[in-house]
Amino acid sequence: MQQQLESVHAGRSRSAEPSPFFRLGGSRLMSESPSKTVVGRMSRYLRQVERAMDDGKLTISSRMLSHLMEVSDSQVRKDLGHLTVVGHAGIGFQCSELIDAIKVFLGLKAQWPIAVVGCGNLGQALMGYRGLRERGFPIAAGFDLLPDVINKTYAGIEVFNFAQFASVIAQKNLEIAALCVPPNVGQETADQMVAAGIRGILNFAPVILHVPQSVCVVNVDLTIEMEQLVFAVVQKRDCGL
Amino acid sequence: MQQQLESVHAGRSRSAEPSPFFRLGGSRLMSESPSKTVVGRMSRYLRQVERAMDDGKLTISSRMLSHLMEVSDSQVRKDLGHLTVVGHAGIGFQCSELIDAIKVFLGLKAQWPIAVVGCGNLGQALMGYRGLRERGFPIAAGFDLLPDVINKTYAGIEVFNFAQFASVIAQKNLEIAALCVPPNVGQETADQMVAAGIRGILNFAPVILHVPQSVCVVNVDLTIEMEQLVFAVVQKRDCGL
DNA sequence: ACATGTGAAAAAATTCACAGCA
DNA sequence: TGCTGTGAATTTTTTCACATGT
Repeated sequence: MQQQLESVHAGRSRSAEPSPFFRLGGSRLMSESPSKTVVGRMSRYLRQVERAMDDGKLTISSRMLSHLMEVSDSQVRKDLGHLTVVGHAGIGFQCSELIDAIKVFLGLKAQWPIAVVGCGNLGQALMGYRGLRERGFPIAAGFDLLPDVINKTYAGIEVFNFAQFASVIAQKNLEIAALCVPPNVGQETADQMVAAGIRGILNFAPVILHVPQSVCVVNVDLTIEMEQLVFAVVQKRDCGL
Repeated sequence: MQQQLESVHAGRSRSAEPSPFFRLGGSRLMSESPSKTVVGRMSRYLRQVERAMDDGKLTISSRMLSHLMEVSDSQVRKDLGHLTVVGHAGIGFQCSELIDAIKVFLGLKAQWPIAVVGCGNLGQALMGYRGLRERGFPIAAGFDLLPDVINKTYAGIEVFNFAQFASVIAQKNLEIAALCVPPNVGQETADQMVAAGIRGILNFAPVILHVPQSVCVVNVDLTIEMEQLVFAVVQKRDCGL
């Protein structure tokens, strides 16, 4: 829901400059790079299309997708415009093609094995969660500092000493990791992970991580989600619902 | 990450109307109701201000907050304009006042005990997660259908037969719940929860729930977050970083 | 000097509306 | 008729710029 970003602020902007003279004729693909909101919806489209396909559908239209989710049909078409598929007028999109294109878009044609750093409650729950493996994110290794979890296995996943982090991820070729350590050691742990070559961190520790530009962070914080929920509940109550 | 919403669209806007002559009168509070993005940032401000206070700071400025997070200082000021506090020119905001105002805004002055429905891997992890209790969301009860978990306790939390859901939440006065059941029974379980009077659902099941307008849903899906991360990683790699 | 609060400008995201195709 | 793809309009969100206050 947020990421490392530069902080440049170097005066970009200016320019009423209408940009290049010729915007080109019927540009095939949508030039502008997709925003985070688009990427977020893309994942959800993927699930819906997969589900539709499981239900036996061979094609799906933007209208159908918009009914399955909370977006307008024109939004769906705009979003899918970032993909390499084309829809068929009067028909819609071929489910299989669409799934494939979204996977390509998101970078999901390959498996992304992950490391779990911190094997307490949450780390263990992640290791036991089938959903990750099923969607192409098998957990390849756990790491911890406590002797009583090191060398154990959870759901068949081995827990290594965090001291071996660099060598294990190099050997297993891991690029992304879930950070599940207590907040007070979040930053320093992240630093070590980055030094070891990790490229992406799913951060469950309730701290804002500072990482180099080359590393991506996605934060997951349950208590924030809970607070969003509470706000929505209270607001509805206030509206008399 | 999404919610039931109205569809009103009652035409506000219009008005190139340069508005009244005298803008003065310094309207105290910001009229328009806060959008979801604002609410999301509010939770994060809360954490930062709490942290600053723990670090001994008595006041905090929009500039300081903007450095701690990924927002501009004017954004911070606009956001905090939704609150009932006023900042002090030249100084900033009183941390304690600000924390209080954000809590009022978000509805966090009271505790929000929650029910956990589905006590498998994830449900158990939630019950064992201290962070929720610490932020005012103690887990008051678990529910499941399987005899081998019913009547057990996890981290001191009792697991009831889901058949008793309505009576237990009425007795314990629970309004919100975390839904941690397998996707195939997600909707039907939600239906029963709604019928029992639940007002908000933190949905961990990877399905889109259909609920009445009066009920709020916030979805949490780890695999979607993972996909966002992968996209970001691939994109950075493509940019040569 | 440092900050807030806020109109007005700019940018981004979303929706509209319709041409064009099967 | 049913649907895509896309400019243009609209709405929402963010940033700018500055008057005001301490």
